[in-house]
Amino acid sequence: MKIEDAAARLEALGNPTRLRIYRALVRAGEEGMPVGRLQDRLDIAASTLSHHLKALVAVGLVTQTRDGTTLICRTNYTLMRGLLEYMAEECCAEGKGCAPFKLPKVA
Amino acid sequence: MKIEDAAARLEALGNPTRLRIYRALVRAGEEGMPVGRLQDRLDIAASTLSHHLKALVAVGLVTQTRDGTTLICRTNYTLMRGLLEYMAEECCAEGKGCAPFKLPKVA
DNA sequence: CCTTTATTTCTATAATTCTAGAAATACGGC
DNA sequence: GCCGTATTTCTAGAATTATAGAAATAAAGG
Repeated sequence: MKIEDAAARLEALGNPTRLRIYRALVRAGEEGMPVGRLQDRLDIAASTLSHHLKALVAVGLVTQTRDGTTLICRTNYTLMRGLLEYMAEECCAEGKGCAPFKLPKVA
Repeated sequence: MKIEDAAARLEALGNPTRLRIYRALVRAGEEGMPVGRLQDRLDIAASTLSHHLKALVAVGLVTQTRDGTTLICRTNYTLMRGLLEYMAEECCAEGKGCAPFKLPKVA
C-alpha cells in the first residue's frame, strides 16, 4: 500500500461521523445496512450521510450494492485489514526497540 | 478508547505529510529524532513541520523532550497500539461473518 | 405515466486546514 | 548580556471540509 493511500483511508476514518458510520456498518456484518437505516440509526441528515458515505466509498473502505430502491452498504474487510497491517508494519519497522507485532492470519 | 479519541488520532495520521513524519519517527526508534533532522529529511518548511507535529502531539501519538536547544520527538508506541487494537476490535465486533482478529501481545 | 420511497446532487454557508514567510522565543555558550 | 542555533508563534491566503435544505434522480408498483 502506498503511503498516500494509507493516509487517504485514515483520513476517511478520521472523522467522528464517518467513524460512527463505519462502525455501524462493521456491526451490521455481511448483510450490510441500507443508507436509510444508517440515517435512522445515526440521526444524520440524508445529504450529510450521503456526503460521508461517498468519502468512505471513494477510498474503498465501503462498498454499495443496490437492491431495488435501497442501497446497501458494506465494509470492505480485506481493505481494512490491509490498512491495519500496513499501520502495524509501519509502526514497528526496523525493530528498534519496538516489540514487533503482526495481525494474526484470518482463520 | 472513546470513538472521538480514535477519530482524532486517525485524523492526525490521515494526512500524507503527517503520516510521513510519523513513519520517520517510528523508524528512528527509541532514540527519537530532533525536529531539525525531520525537517532536513522530509524537506518541509519549519513552520509547517511545527504545525503538523503539534497536531500529532495534541492527540498523544508523538511526545517531545527537550535536549538543550533541540527538541527530540518520539512516537508513543503504547498509544498507537491502543489505537490499532481499538480499530481491530471495532473492525470485527459481533463476529458476524468477519474473522475475529487481535493484535498479539507484546513479547 | 404517475406516485411513493430511497438516495444523490446542487447550492450555500460557516468553519477548518494547509502552507510558508516573517517575527518572536528558547536555550546554551561565551 | 549578547550571539547563534533551534523551534514556535503570528499572520495571511488558498483550499478543503462539514453541514443541511431544496431540488433532482432512481427504482418499483400500480
